Amino acid sequence: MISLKSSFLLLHKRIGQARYMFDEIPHGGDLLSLNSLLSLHVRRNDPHSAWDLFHKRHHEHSNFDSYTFTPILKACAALSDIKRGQQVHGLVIKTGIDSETITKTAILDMYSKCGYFYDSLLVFEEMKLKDIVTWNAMISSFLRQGLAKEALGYFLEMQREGIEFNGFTLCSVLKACAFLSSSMQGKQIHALVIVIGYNSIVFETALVDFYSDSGLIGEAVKVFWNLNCSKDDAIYNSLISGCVKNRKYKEAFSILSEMKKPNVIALTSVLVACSENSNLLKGKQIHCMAILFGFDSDTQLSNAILDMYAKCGDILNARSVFDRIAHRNVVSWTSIIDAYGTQGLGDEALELFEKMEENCSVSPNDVTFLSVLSACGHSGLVEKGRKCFVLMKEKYGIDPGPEHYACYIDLLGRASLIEEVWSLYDGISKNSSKLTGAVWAALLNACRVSLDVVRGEFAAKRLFELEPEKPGNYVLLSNFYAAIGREDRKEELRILMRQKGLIKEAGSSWITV
DNA sequence: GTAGGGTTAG
Repeated sequence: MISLKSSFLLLHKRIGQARYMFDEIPHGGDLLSLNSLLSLHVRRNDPHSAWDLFHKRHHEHSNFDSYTFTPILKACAALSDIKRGQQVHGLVIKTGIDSETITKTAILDMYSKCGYFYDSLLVFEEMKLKDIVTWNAMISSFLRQGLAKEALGYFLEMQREGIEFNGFTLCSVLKACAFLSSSMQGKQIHALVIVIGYNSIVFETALVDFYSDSGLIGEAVKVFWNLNCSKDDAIYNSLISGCVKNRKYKEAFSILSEMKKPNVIALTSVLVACSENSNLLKGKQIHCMAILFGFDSDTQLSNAILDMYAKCGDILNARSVFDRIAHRNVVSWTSIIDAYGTQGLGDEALELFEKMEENCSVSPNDVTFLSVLSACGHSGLVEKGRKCFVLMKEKYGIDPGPEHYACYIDLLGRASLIEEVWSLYDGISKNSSKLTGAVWAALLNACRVSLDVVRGEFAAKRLFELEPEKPGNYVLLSNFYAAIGREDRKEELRILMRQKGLIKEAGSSWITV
């Protein structure tokens, strides 16, 4: 009777109803129906319900099998909840079924998706029977960790072990190629797939991504138009995002207009195009579309709309979008703080930062502090900037990166606090990884403001050792020479720039009036 | 159990 009921549950994919009936079954139903319902929740992208159900049954001392563990591990991965994931891992060991390849692969994948790369590798290394899915999951784990070289190494290793690769593997390999800028290898994968006649929309999307990320947008477009199956949202989105990344804004808009119905992701991507060339009119049109299609409750899209208004200088609309976001995340807060900061409205930026701190559900991150520091710099709020720099380390445990130092040096430099600048330098000079071009540039600029000739020349020397070809640095140095009255040096620099072909063309703007 | 599409700085 019960199993008949559980089959019925499976046939009926109406979760609410299924759950209701499940609760009515004496003793909570059998294992088969529990497992089915767990899978159903996970497939429906509802990991919370999956966990609630699992948790309830765990308290009732139910027995589980591998068909319980695989979906619940997937739910933990989706929630990125390592605590729950570890709990399940422990239970798997306790239950004594952890010898199975499928369950262990699910554990590996859970660790990876929760950001515990090393644990995923540990699980992998301890597995005796690895199949193609195990290898694929491990290769993905390397990529998630940014270890593209290792991902390719394991790809070769799996072939040495006699495991055939499949489409999943090739998608990961393409990602690794893009990451390593090895477009030759990626093209070889493309050729290989044409030869073996593998046809998959997911792989084609990975190809579009690969070509876009390799700067070969023309190839990405070719893949898109040569597709011999029907196009889905993801491949449209991938090409739109690729066009924007490659600054092909017109093309991005034209692909968007090809879509029967836009989606949140497509609109988010295309808004970046509006921000980057300050196309307020187009940006407003996209904002209208977002409202029209009922996407305006999406936080990520709203953040992009907010930022578009900010980048186009329309701070009032940026603020009104911010005020309407129901679930603001760290990006929402950072974007609005930055919007005020770049407009020179430092007090407003700081006021919002304080509000953010009062709002306990969202914590500032490293980017937030960059925006706050830069806002202080733009408005000459030295004391507030000092406080923030300390706050970042002491309250939030964020170790200042080179970008933060550059920003902070810039803030102090603008205020002519040159000795404070150099004592900050003394503090970080032991750690050469913190002395990036941006830091030397900020030091040089501070010396220009304070006419610190000797140390300025020292900073310039270091800057040009690190970044000899960056045109902006020549402008910086030229301004330094002008400030200290060395017009002769300035002229030498102009000649050098011309020799190097670094003279910029006359200023042009994409700004739409 | 493994693969594809989005937002903040510089």
